Formats: sequence, C-alpha cells, structure tokens
Amino acid sequence: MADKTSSTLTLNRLSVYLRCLGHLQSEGTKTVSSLEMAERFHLSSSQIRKDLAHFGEFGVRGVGYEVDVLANRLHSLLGLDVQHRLILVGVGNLGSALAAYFGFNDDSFQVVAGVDHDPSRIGTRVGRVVVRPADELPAVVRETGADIGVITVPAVSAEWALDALIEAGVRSILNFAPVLLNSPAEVLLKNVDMRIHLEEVAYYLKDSSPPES
Amino acid sequence: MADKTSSTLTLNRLSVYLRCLGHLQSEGTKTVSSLEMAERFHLSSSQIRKDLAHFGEFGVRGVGYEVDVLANRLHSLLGLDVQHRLILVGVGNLGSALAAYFGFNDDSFQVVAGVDHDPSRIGTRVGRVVVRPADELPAVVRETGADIGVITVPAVSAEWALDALIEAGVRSILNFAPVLLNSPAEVLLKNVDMRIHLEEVAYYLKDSSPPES
DNA sequence: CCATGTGAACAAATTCACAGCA
DNA sequence: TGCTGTGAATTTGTTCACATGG
Repeated sequence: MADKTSSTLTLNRLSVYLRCLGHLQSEGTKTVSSLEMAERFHLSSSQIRKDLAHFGEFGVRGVGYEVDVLANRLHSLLGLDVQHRLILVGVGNLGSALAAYFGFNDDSFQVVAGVDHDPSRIGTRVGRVVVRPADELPAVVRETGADIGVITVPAVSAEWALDALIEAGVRSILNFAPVLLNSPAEVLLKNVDMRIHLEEVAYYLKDSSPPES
Repeated sequence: MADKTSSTLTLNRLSVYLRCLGHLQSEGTKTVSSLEMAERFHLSSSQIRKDLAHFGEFGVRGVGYEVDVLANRLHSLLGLDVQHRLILVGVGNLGSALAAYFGFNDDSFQVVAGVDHDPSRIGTRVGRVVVRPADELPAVVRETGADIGVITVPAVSAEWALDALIEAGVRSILNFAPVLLNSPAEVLLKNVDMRIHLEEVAYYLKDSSPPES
C-alpha cells in the first residue's frame, strides 16, 4: 500500500479524475493522455500528471494512461475497495436525498441505518433500511457496524446527533446540518455547509467579476 | 464599495466568520478579539486578522472587533444586502431540502420558483412557491426575475437543466447533481459534488491518519 | 516520436513577529 | 497594556519545460 500523504486539494481532485474516467469508460475509451483529459473536462494537464505521479507511475510514456487500470488504481487509492457503512441521523428531505445521492453504482458506500427523532418517520424506509428511533442510535450502530455517521438533522439537533454518534463509537462523521460543529481530535468530523456555495455565487454577482472555475 | 479582489478560500472563510458572529450575537457578546474567536471556533487568529484587514480596518487596536458592526460589514461585503432570487430546477428530496436549508433567517436568498419534469410534482409546493412544469422554465424565469439557478435534478437531467437555465438568461448557477457540468465563460457555474466529501472521509479512514480540520 | 514524470521556477496562501495605536 | 494591521518569512500549491523511456 505504502501511501504517500497528500493534501485535501489533491485528494478531492482524485475524486474528480475518477468520475471523469467513469465517463470515458462508459464511452468505451480505452486510453487517455493527460492532455486529452484536461481538454475534455477543463482541467490542467500538468496538474493531472503531478497528482497521479505522486502516487506511483500509472502511465505509459508516449501513450498515456489506460483508463480501466487508472480507474481501478484511483478507486483503491481513495479507500473505496473497502465497503463503508453509513448511518443517517435524520431522514427528512436532506437525509433521503443523500441516501439516493450516495447510493451510486459502485458499492463503496452503503446506507446501513437511519434514525430520526420524529415519530411519524419511524418505520418508514430510507433506501433499503427501516428508520428507527433516535434514542436507539447506540444499539443501531452496534447492530449494523456503521462506521461513518452522516448528520442530516435540523441545526438545533446537530450537536445532539454529533454527541450521540461519538458516544456510540463512530469515528468518522459528515455534518450537513447548517451549524459549525467541533469534535475531539480522535474523531474525524467534516462540516459541509452548502450555504457557503450560495454566498460565494452571491459575491461574484455583486460586480460580475468572473472568477476561475 | 471599492472592493478588493479576493480568493475563493478567503471568501468562504468570510462566510464562516459571519456564521460565528451570528453565534456570538445570539449569546449577547458585544466585542470579540481575533484570538477569542479563533479559540472559540477553532480558527486561526492571524488568518482572521489578515482576512478582515484585507477589506478595511474593522477592529479597534487593544480591544478587538465590535460583533454587530463586523457582522453587518461582512454581510454587505458578501453581497447579502441585495436579495437574490433562486429558481430550483428539480424539487425532489434534494430540492426540497435545499429550499429549507437556504431559507435561513436573514432574507438574502429567496426561492421564487420551482420547476420539475415529474407531472406528479406539478402544483405541489416547495417553500412558498407552486411547482411548475419544467418546459415552462423560460417563462417562469421571466415572470419571477430569478437570478440564481439551482440544479437539483437527477444526473441524467442535469445537462438539460443547465442548458435551459442558460437559454433563459440565468447567469449564475449552482449544480448539485452528481455530474461535472461546464458552462461558457459568461455564465458562473459552480459544481457541488457531495460525494467528494464522503470519499475524502473514506480516504482518511484507510489508515486513520488524522488530517487538520 | 510523443506523452509521462519531475526538478526547478513561480505563485498563492498561511504563519510569524512586531510596529503602531487606542 | 493589549490587540490590530501588516511586511517579511515560510509553507503549500501550481505551472513550466525538458530529460527520460516506451
């Protein structure tokens, strides 16, 4: 395995590359050069080469990269060979949307549980799992072996959700609730605030100064 | 106005600061130093100062920043004084969730329209607007004066949604569908792929190497 | 040949450290 | 005194340009 460390920026670009390769695969393209890929998807060819070379020599000089091989390599580099088990805390619109969103063709992420405070949602289905009461969260985590928690409750319940997940032993958490949460160092918490993207767009609308992508 | 240009990174942090200030306001805090803010919300004090100083001198030496004044200033800096009018293309779970998500207390962003291809959704409500058929998009944009388009359709319809919005004259677009879209230079398009955050977490789970936040 | 992989040049972002002012 | 605002130092990220090798 011997992985080099790498910045979040590079990592996120690997995800992008993986998606681009998916497109190419579905088109039947067998081989691609960094330049072709850059033009096709509006990326930087030298950056593609740097990013990839950082993890090993995947390409063939004078030819380019073999699409299938590279896709497989990135897949495992990103840790997608291991199946991850998600528990959704909050199964309202956002939770349901993300369940669908995350259930993409390859099976790296599986929603194995959903809990909610709202009694009217208990017993309904999200994806292929039955929603259970929020106060059973610890038991649900134990039973399902969930290893990633996804917080999709309203802002007011987010802190509760975080505490409950940590208490239940979940060490990787994605927070989609519109509050900035904080976790102890041993828990990996990523806050995703989608309002920030809107505000970014609003800023550039002020005096239509065009940024790079 | 005389705004300095600034990177997306800085801009996004301003959004974060604004949110932190909101917390402080609701706690009744009147004044805050960069150091207090950094400790309270796990940020970098020198970065706070740099970011803020970049847009003018908001602080008082020896004292810190006046919470209300700074919040107002950031609000207008981000272009949130102007009301923005959103049209949601796709009002499934994700669209409905974002409608709620974006309808935060301050009224900078208002959902003024929603359209969908699915006949069963026509006539239902999202937020306070009635959903209309997707093929009426151009008319809806004209009638409502929507200036920001939010794409929340399934991946297969995303390209259609983008084309329709551009054709209708919308020049700022946020794409939440899980496909990488591309726009002509005169249209501001931001792709938001939430799967990337999951993949980021998955990577760090591989050999539990803890990143900074 | 031609496209990768890479060191060196460049650019951007962050942190440091302190002068300057309430 | 204490905290801001800021140049200078440092770190991080990107682009360039070419030697290398299939």
